[in-house]
Amino acid sequence: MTAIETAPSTGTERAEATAALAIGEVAERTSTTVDTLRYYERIGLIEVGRDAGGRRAYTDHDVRRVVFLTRMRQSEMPIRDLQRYVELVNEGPHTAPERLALMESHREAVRRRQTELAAALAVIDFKITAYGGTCGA
Amino acid sequence: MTAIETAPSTGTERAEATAALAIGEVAERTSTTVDTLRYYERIGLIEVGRDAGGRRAYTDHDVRRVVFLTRMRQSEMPIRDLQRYVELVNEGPHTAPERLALMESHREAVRRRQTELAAALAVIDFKITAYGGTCGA
DNA sequence: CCTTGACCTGGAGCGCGCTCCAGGTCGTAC
DNA sequence: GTACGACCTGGAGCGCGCTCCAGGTCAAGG
Repeated sequence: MTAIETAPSTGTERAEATAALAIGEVAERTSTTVDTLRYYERIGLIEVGRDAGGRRAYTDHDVRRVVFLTRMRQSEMPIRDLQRYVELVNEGPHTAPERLALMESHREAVRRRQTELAAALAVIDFKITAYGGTCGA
Repeated sequence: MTAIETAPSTGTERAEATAALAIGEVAERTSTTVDTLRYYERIGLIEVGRDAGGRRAYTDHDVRRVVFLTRMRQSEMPIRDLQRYVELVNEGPHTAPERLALMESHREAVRRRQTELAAALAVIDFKITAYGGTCGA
């Protein structure tokens, strides 16, 4: 139960597009859960086609989007922003500037986060090395 | 309304211990909110003394703990763990090993987080530089 | 004396991002 | 034929970490 045929494979498509994947497969490969994947679809972060039996069939493209989404989530981009971003993508190429702006602003957020983490790490390291315990400085 | 006198200041304490602070002051200095500070107290992350009027009077020591707490929160240490940590501190010096372990494990978590962020940042940078948009790779 | 504003308490409410559930359909394996 | 496991839908529930609210006290300023 690995791959699903979405469309009748003629056998000789150009540059084998690797058969579509079932939701379970995608969840496993992207370290998410089927629940999360269905949730992302529900809230419009991705649209996935169905096979003959009505089951989700993730194309390569879909999987790449899932990977993108999970990366953005891992870096704490709010789902709202991701929805906005996807909306812009759907609206066409003329929204590229706004998308770019969104990404740039997210980049800044990530950098700030990194700085915070570095600061916290310093405190943690101090606690660990100069170990007297307690919660003060 | 800046500083509060907690105990009758004899005028010549040793090495001026800086007067206790009101909750609003602490919130401002630590970039938190009074609500959060009260919440932390409620859930046992800190115990703060009161002045004659029944108001919280944060000592230097208390403020340092608040700083510590906020740093740990910024680095995503779960409140549960922070509660455990404080509990260990209260139990005395013999719990130092467990505290150390807690901190070490948190350090690892932070490092993992940093790695994730770096990976996400790479994706973001790619999106920004090679800008064609879309949500796939 | 009265107003104002910072503080107090106990408890309810909320936004986020999932996560779980009930009840049902498929399709292969025995 | 039937049992199983992976999938489907719509909707409810949940854990976290605050955040807000009502109703009240208190101290200083005009």
